[in-house]
Parts: sequence; structure tokens; C-alpha cells
Amino acid sequence: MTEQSLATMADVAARAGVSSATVSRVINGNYPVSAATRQRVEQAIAELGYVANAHARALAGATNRTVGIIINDLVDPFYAYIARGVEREATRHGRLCMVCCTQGSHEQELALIDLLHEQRADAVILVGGAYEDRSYAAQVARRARALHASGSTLVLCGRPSLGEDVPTRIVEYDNEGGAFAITDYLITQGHRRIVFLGGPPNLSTTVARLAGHRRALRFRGLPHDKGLIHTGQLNRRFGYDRIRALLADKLDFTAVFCANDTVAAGVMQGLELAGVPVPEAISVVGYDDVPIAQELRPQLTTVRIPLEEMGRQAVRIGLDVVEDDAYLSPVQTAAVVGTNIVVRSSVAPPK
Amino acid sequence: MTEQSLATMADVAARAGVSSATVSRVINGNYPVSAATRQRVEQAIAELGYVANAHARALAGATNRTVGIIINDLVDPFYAYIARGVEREATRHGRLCMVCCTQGSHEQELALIDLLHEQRADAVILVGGAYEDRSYAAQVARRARALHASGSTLVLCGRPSLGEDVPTRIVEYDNEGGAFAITDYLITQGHRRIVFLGGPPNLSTTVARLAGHRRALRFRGLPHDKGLIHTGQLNRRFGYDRIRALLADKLDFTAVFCANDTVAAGVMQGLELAGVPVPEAISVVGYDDVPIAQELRPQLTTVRIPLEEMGRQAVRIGLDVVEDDAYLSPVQTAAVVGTNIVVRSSVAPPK
DNA sequence: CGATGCATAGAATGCGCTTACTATCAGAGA
DNA sequence: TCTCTGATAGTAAGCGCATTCTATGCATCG
Repeated sequence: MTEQSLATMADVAARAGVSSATVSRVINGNYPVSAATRQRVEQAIAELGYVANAHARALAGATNRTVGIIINDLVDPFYAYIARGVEREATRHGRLCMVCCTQGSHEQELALIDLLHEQRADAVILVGGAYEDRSYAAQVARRARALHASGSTLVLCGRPSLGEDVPTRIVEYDNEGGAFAITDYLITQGHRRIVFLGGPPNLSTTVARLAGHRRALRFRGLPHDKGLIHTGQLNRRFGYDRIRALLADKLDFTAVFCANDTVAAGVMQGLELAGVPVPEAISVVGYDDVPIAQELRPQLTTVRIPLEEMGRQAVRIGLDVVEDDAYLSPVQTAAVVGTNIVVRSSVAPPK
Repeated sequence: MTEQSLATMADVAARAGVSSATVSRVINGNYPVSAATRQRVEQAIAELGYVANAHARALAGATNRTVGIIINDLVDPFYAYIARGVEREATRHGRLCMVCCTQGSHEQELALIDLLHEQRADAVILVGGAYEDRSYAAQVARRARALHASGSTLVLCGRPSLGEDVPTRIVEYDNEGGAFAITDYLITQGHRRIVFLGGPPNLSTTVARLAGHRRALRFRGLPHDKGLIHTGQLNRRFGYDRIRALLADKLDFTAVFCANDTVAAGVMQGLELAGVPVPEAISVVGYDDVPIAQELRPQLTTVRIPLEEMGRQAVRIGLDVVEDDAYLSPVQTAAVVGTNIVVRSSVAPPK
């Protein structure tokens, strides 16, 4: 403990026998400084263990070099992978990453946007599906405008736009397309009666997946049977309970399209306990392709979302990063990443 | 987009017809302001969409209300759970959480400590085992002192102290004790030849687990056979490859103590492919109790670490939070959380 | 040899806020 | 009526840095 309180730029300047302006210039390297002077300053910095004050720096005009990300839960792989992409890309651009979790609370989410705004984050990335709620959407829109007004950007990652007149940027994945593809896969394998299981009906994610599912049914000329749609939650418990209930009700079906892999895990467990073999008796597919899909036995056929890439894109778009070959293009304000099905062992033709 | 650039406190003051000091007082509520004035100020804030500038605030003396956490990888459940604890506890104390990942790089880790120092985080939490390396430890120690000098705290979470003279705080888990307990459990089940598998030998985590393992062997009077110790990496691949090699070598053993659950997952997979039934022929145990332990079949007997609680403790200790019943105690600078074995289905007596 | 231009360095201002310190005004007590 | 006190509100001084404007020294050139 050599210092009592941390050295300032003025201390460094005094020690090096120069002005604080010169110290600033040495640190930022944006102004010519003679080699001799530079060396004296650098030595003084080392001797005093000087650490710049990011706040003073941010206040004096330079950007804070920070991006914020708001997710539901750090432990959920869906969010964790996106967060990883954000963190890595932010680091790549010399930014620090502030991660906040909402635990699914709207108020918390709004409060966190404000907090990140106060921190003057270069971009605020809001991740995950949104519930349809007029007043909530208006609240988010208001904050998007405020952020925009102070030179920052709200990036919506994996949720729909708030409207043309709201200044946000968007990174989406082809949610509907993935659902279409995997439903079509089930149909071409011979399935006719497919249960759709899980997902809150008013969550944008569910809405899109259900839309893709229905489009595939329509495309293949299959009827739309309301008795096969069982929206609900997105956790394992729901999958487990509901599949057992459907079995008990003797519902007629040969495949289950789960709203995500977590629900699929519950379904597989329920099926296992009921002695129903997968995929021989019932085929199961999920969505997201998080690690559990590969842990399940049989391994789960599902829809892959390039989650980490979405996180990276969100940062690039939020920071106005121009990729090499885009030197003439205008600022990119939206991106859609593709989804694709990954075939494993949880689907077989029905008997 | 009503505003061009964001309103400042002075703008709010002008609009409300008061001084900026009064606005500050209304916002902070730390000084009497008449109801009428307060209301005018609040209205002005709302009308202008005023958002405080956290940097100006931090610069002017108030704390930045931020904690930093440095982990290896956001997607790894071991770190994710700790990070969740940190995030939640930080939020509970009105702090924002900055999460940084090192990808296992020492230089990156050191750079991140500096970055968080620049941000004037109230506390910097360094998570995960450390490699034994003199010069690296010295580098960390230097930063610990610098942090301390500017009123912040470096909290070591799940790694050993840097020495009495280095101003850090520590949150540990009973690593050695957990390893002792689970080895003892294997022994009381009748196992005599137990393989220890995985974990870099110079990682503090491995060292402690191995120490507990050896103590249990000694305690039960079993010989210490070097041929049974196979340290290495902490990933699935290593577990898979090495167990197959041991099988091919016809090594004599009846149980495997994996350095963590991920290695155990690889081991189980290797055993499955080799047609060796678990636990009938070989028993397997892991360490950490991350979600995969419950996904494996059979479910994995392992050592539970209260990861989220560790994260919470780290924040409390770093922030000098005094718990209710500790009103007379000095500042807490260290904590050890307990570990316990959780018995599932991957262990049986040897034949 | 004096004027001109370039390379460096310093002085000074302000970013937006918190917080001593100071000022004002009412009502209370003398 | 006058002073004293308490409750509010204002003034102003930084916090540590980036940056604009100025100043200095020196080589170059006519």
C-alpha cells in the first residue's frame, strides 16, 4: 500500500515535469509528443501506478466504451450464449460489457434500460421474446427515443420491432422459418398428427413458432386441429406434466413439436416414465439447440439458432461497426440470422 | 425525438425555476426540500425526460455503484451460477454488474482487472481456480493493492489467498472437504482402487480436490497408487478419451472420481460406448453438481457447491455489507461456504 | 539575418454533478 | 418590535480528464 489514494493525471504530470495535457496526449496517443517526454511520462505512470478514471474521461467527452445487455437469466443457455457473443464482440471493440438480468420482470427490464442509459452505454441490447402488451411496448419505445436522443442505441435482439417510428435496431433470427422447416420435416417423415407443446401464447417467440408450424401444415394440406395446440410455459416441468396428461387423455398423435428444448427434455422424461419409446412410438423435436439437446437420449432433433452470432451482430449493429466490404453502404440497422434444423435421433416415421 | 441532445440538471433546474443544487437534492432525497418545490422539479424531470449522468455523478464524489466480475466463460454453468449470484446480490444492493470473460487467458484477466479499476467498480470479483505461477500471482497482487488504494476491493472467489500482506477478500468453498467426503463415500461402498481423473495439476482447484482425495485414502488406510492419478484437462473430451485409454490398458479399478462433472460426462459416455455398465461394473462420481449431473443416465453422484451463494457472498464481502445480526462484528474479509455430496445413482458396491 | 512554418508543450475551459458554505424568510421568544 | 432559530434554497468550488487555443523553440528560406 504505497499510495493513500490513487494518483491523478496531475500527479503524473508533476512527477514527469510536464503538464497534464501532455500526459493525456501520451495516454491517448492522438497528438505528437517527443520520444523523450513520452518516456518520462510513461515512467511516471508506472512508478505511481496510475490508473485513469473512466468517469472523468467519459465526462470530458470521450465515449464510455461500454455496452449494456439485458437478459432474463444468466444461467439459461439460450441467454448465456447470446451474452457470450455480446461480451466477446464488445471486448473485440474495446468495450466493457454490463450484463443485467430481469428474472422475467417488465418493471425490472424498464428500470435496467434507464440504469444503462445513466451509464451512457454506447448501446443497450435487449434480448429475448416480448410479451404483447400495449403499455409496456410504449414504455420501451419511450426509452428507445431517450436513448437515441443521447446518442446511444437500443438494439432489440430476438424480438419484433416496436414500429417504424421508434428508433431501434433489430437483430432477429428466422424463427418462423425454423418452425416451418422442422414441422415440414416431421410431415415428410410421415407424421400427420403433431402436437405443438409449450410457450406462452402471448410471447412473440411462441407466436412466430406457431405461425411457422401452421404454415407448414397448410403447405402440406394438413388440417389445423386446435386440439393439438397446447401452448403453456417454457420449462421442463410443463413438458413433463402436459405430455403425461395427453397420454392419459389418449389423445391421438405421433409427434410432438416442443416450443423449446427445455420443454422437450420434460416431454422425453415423461414419455420415458410412461414407457413410450422415442422415436419408435412418438417422435419429439425441440427448438433452440442448446446443450441439453445433445444430452438427451435419444439425442434431440431440433432447430439451431446461431445464438452467439446474434449477440455479436447485436453489438456490431449497435456500435455502427462497418464491415470491410461495406464501405459504401449506409449504417445497418437490422439483421436477420438464419436458422436450420439439426437432425439427430428423436424422429422416426410413425408406424 | 423531442430532444436533440439529452437534458442536463441545469435544464431541469431552469425549467422548474430552481437551482441545480435543488434538483440534485430532489433526486437524491438527502436534504429537505419543500413539497411544492419537489413537485415542480419532478414534473420538469418528467417533461424533459431527464436521465442523470452516472459519470458526472461518480466523478463528483458519489460511488459509481457498480461491481465487476471476471470469469472464464459465461456459458460454463460453474461460472454462470456464480455470476448469477453476483448479479442478483449486486442488484439487491442497487449496483450494476459488469461481467467480463477471460477465455482462460492470464493477460486478459489482468487487463480486465485494470479496466474495472478504471471504471472505479466498488468491488472486483475474480472467480475460479488459479494456476500456480509466481509472476502471475505478483501481478494480481499488485493490482489488488492498487484497487485497495483507491478504495475498492478485490474479492477472490474460489481461489486461494495471495498472502497475508495482499489486501484482498476471499470467498472459498470447502473444496478439499468435498473431495474427502466423496472419496470416503466410495470407500465405504467398498471401493479400493479409485481412479482420479482430470484437472490441470497446477490448478489450485485440482490441487485441493486431489488433497481431499488423498486424505480420505490415508484416513481409511488405503495405499496411494500413483498409477491411479490421471490429472489432465477439465473437459468432456478428456474424460472420454482417457477412460477409453485406461480401459484399453486394462488398468485395475472399480471407481472413477472425476475432477468435475463435465469430465464425468465424458467418462460416462466412454464407458457406455465400451459397453461397461455404470454403476454395476464401474462407479463414477463428479464434482460441482452442475445441471448435467442430473441429465446423465445414471444420474451422477457428485459434490454440490453452493455456487450462487458464493457469488452473493462475494458481493456482500466486497461491499462491506453488514448483516443484521452482525452489528458489532468487524468487517468480514473472508467466508467459506460448505460443500456436500449428493447421492444419486452412479455408485454401487464393486462386485 | 529576419520572417515563416512546423513540431511540441502549456494554460485554461468545461463536461454534469455533489456538497460545503452562505443567504433568505417565517415564525417564535424576549 | 427585534433578534434568534430552523427550514429551505442558492452559490460556487471542485471531481479528473480531453481539448482548444496559445506560446515557445528551432529549422528553413528568401
